[in-house]
Amino acid sequence: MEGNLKLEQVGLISDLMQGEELTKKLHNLMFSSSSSTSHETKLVLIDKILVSYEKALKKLKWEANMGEEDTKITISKMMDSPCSFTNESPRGEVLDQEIKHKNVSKKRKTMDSWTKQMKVCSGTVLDGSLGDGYNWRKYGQKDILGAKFPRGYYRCTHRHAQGCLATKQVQKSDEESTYEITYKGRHTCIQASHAKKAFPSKSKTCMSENKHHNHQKNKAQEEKIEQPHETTFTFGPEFEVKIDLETKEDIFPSFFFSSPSIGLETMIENHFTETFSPAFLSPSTSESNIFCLSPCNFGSSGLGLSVQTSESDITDVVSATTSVNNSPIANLDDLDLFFDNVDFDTDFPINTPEYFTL
DNA sequence: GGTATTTGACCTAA
DNA sequence: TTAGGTCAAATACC
Repeated sequence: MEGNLKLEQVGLISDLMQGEELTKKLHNLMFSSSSSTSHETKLVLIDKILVSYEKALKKLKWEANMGEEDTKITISKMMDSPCSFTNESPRGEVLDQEIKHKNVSKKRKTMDSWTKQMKVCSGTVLDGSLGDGYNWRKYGQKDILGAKFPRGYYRCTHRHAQGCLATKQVQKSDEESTYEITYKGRHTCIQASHAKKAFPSKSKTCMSENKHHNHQKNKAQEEKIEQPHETTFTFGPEFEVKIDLETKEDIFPSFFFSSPSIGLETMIENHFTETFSPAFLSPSTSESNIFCLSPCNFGSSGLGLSVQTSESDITDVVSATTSVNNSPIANLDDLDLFFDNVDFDTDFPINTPEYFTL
């Protein structure tokens, strides 16, 4: 048994080292002066990297099922991480049980939580209700040791009415335009306004703006994940995928489009990490990790990426994601709202900042 | 008057 | 013991 474990560990290290090596190769290709390297070559390298990590993760998963109890818990957290590259169901029942166990633990650090960082345009303020379509009530604020700004504590407005235990913490980072938002727990409430807030129409936006007298609440926001511990895959000069390696519950890798004119990053962030998360994408469901936007789906036309995302493509992915979701509000009605607001056949609203105005 | 926010006190995990 | 998280009374806002 122990011998087998060591063999597995050797293989694991080998796979990880291979992944590292391939990543270095890719990095060199990306930044070498030679422009002869084809896009396909880079994609092949990326595929190899993903395969290496997938193999490593499978081995970890095997160890998790065979190992000691503590090991299982540790691994279950790892498998719950978005850094899982596997497209298959990444966790078995045992691991799910471990996660449930984790969630009921009274220990703070084992709470079901996931973090995202948001970069906000100048003047934008994230209050309790803005940003993710849920209604939040602030219940506390605390000065955090070493942090320049206090941390705000929010809980779901429907905590008492519907017993929703979702909370979030908003920490403004030292870098003034960045907020780190940590979600804890999942929404069990039904928020009628959720989808519309997540995809506000312009008229809705205006109504919202009129409602809030505080000028700070009336500004557009732009999101950008800047995870502190992340793997970044760069698919050319304008396209990066950043995957948080530390935050155990973050749902999706972030897709970065460096072109300043493109708001697609915001689009994806808003629509896939906010509309469908955190409640829709239950972090404890294995399929949450399935969501993969292959770079191939973003048909590249030179430097200018055109979004080839078809409704059917996304429907397939999202339906797979939500079909096993435990969240009571994970229903296709929200997806309908999503698609109602996105015209995939005509202009993708990447150049309409108002679309993202909250 | 109802609802949301602020803030000091209290609780508890580490 | 301490820092992070929550409670709840006071206050503000609509």
